[in-house]
Amino acid sequence: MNSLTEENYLKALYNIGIDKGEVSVKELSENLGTKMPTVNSMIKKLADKKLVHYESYKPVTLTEKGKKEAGLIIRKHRLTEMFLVDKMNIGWEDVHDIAEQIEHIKSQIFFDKMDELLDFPSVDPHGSPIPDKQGKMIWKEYNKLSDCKVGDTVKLAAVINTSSDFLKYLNARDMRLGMKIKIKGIEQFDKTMEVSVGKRPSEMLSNVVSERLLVENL
Amino acid sequence: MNSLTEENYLKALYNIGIDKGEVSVKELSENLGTKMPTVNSMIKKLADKKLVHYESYKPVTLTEKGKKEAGLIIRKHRLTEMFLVDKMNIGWEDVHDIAEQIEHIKSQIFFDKMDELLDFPSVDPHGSPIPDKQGKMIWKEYNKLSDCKVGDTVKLAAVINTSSDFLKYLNARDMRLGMKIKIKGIEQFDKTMEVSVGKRPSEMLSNVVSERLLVENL
DNA sequence: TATATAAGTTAGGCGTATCTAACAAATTAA
DNA sequence: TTAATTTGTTAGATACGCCTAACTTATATA
Repeated sequence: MNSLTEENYLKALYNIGIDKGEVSVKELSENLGTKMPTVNSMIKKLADKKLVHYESYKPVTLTEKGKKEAGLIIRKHRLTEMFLVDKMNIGWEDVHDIAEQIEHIKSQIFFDKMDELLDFPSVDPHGSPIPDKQGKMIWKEYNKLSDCKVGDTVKLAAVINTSSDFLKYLNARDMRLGMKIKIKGIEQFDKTMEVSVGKRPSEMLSNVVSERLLVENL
Repeated sequence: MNSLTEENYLKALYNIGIDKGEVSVKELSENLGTKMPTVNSMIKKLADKKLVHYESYKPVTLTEKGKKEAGLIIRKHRLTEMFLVDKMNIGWEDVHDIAEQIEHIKSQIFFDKMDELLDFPSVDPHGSPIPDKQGKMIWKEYNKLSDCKVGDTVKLAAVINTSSDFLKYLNARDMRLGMKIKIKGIEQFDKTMEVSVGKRPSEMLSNVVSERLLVENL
């Protein structure tokens, strides 16, 4: 069994390494808010447990075993987020911190019940995929809204960078997953987009925002 | 803020000392499964934090502050148990271990939502009172079934010693809180009771069982 | 390519929560 | 009331997860 700390390292390794596959000690250190020497020694411990591949002065990669365990923790995290939003009416901007704690609960039955009550969801409230019971996670083919062209009509599928502040920004503008977005114009200079969201006529989205929104083509 | 370990000590002190008011190092040690020297040093720490009254070689008592904090942890525990049973359909024999973990979650909103969704319950699934938001807990005037006389008709109000095995025993006999129990006879030798539960005609309950059942007079 | 900078590592220390072994006080029994 | 037993305490060690300071390797730059 892994400690709470080990679980957090695995999760961070999975999340940070999602694209490149490898993670530097520096990145991990910054992501966890833990100093490099601490991270260094923890990585050795994870390597002893065959959860990561590690060689001195090289970036770390998760082993298959590590990937699976990380995936299962993320599964519990996202299942929990979905439960908190759907079954407990907690705002999507508040669920991350709670799920961060509940994901470490040791109880098969608890998470199985959540899964069942939610009717086996495949995504969390922010549109991120929920890994399956084998810890396998598959991202659908989404595009950033910022990469879309004028005239495109898309559906808001997920949000990147699920900081509470960003989600509150979206709440204030009544923007939710599943909404249709029409791109009416793009200002070349700063990439501000003029869009029509749902049935509303027109509003402006800065590039900072449009880069954080993942959309699905319609 | 108290650590998870400190919270467990407070909770144990509250639960063990419920009648006598004071708790010996030995009792605490056995209850927590932690050796006496460890308990001894932890008590000193709690005393420094003004959570317990402590003098060498004397039993420990909770301060008002300690009582309140313990009460609030027990509140979270019991609210959680109720939520797990009522809203997640988890059996009452399984909820204790899960609640034991969830009670340490740091999130006001999470427990407030539970409370609200449960419509502000006053007892947990085992009939134990849920402390209020000030950590105050009041036990109703229940009697042990074993103290009742032949001819009494009572209602099953709570179970003492909520071990999973005992609860499974009750499940197997379809005995639930709220059921009416008529005492039809008591065998003097071993205090075995002949009772009628609900609409069922007659069954036997050993003293071991009847001592663990709290009832309310009708 | 030599050197300055960034990233990674080692050594040694700290606080928490735990333990065992040894000793002291309090309680019980002879 | 003395001795035996039980309970409580002190001392010293361990594992974990964290830190700073100092050093090493790798990378970037002049």
